Amino acid sequence: MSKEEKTNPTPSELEILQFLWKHGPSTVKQIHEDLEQRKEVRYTTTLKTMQVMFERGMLKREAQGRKHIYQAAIAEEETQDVLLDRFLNKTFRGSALKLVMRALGNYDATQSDLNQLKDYIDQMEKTQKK
Amino acid sequence: MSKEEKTNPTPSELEILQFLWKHGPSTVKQIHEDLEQRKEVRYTTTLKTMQVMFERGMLKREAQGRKHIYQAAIAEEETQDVLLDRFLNKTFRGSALKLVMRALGNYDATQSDLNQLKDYIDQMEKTQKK
DNA sequence: ATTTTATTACGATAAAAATCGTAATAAAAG
DNA sequence: CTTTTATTACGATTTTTATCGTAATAAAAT
Repeated sequence: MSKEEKTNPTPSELEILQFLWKHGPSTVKQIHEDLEQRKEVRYTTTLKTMQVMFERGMLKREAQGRKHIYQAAIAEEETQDVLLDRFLNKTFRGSALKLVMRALGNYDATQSDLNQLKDYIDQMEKTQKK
Repeated sequence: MSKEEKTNPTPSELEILQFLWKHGPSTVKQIHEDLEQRKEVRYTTTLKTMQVMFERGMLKREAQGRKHIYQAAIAEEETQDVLLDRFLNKTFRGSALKLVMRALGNYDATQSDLNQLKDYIDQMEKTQKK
């Protein structure tokens, strides 16, 4: 399966990926128990979604007794990059600067955040000049 | 209709909104001619989508002879904010700083971009301190 | 006045995503 | 060994989104 397809999770799929990225290899049960807290959904729904994701190559799995232990087949960073690119183009017409400033403005960054960011910018400038 | 629903455009709907935000009040034909360049789609599909959006209160319209002149019922900024918030939570687990740094890193910002950004940060710091 | 064209209205279908129930069965408990 | 429980498999259904064709008709062109 192509990378483009792998990194095109639906909203429901992304929720599952988020859990796996955060907690590492997990069973359907573990994931379901997490989802359940946030929305009403049956076990078999979660299971089915994960089975489909497995078939599509989005998840890997390994049998442990009867159970399956699932893990994400794609890295969080890679997926974020693809989704970010898509989001940027669709929602901010490709202007990264606009997106960045809006994100900063909307979520009152702490001083520490701002410092980190300034360091990051300094570094970019240094690298760029060479 | 609730704001949450109004600002929940599907991908196809967002394309139409983008055009309207950029070009102002427009006819179905104008929008369709733009979409057509980027994807294969029939006129009636565009029309239908816009009719649905109108019914949902996402677009306003006004008759001009037989034609309808459509415009977005929601502001671009407002929609962007809602979508950004959703995206940030779903994809970056709510960390605006991570999103910002990734966006900067991925789309080699020009020196002018970086300057603008630094000014913006300075301003934030000033405002914050008071 | 008649024909052609542009435009909307409407319903139907298709495609994608999400949800669920039932059955099969291995593992665990008794 | 028998019963209960946990888990997967599978197919079906529902919901949402996207797409399209046909018909009606006003406006424009002839």
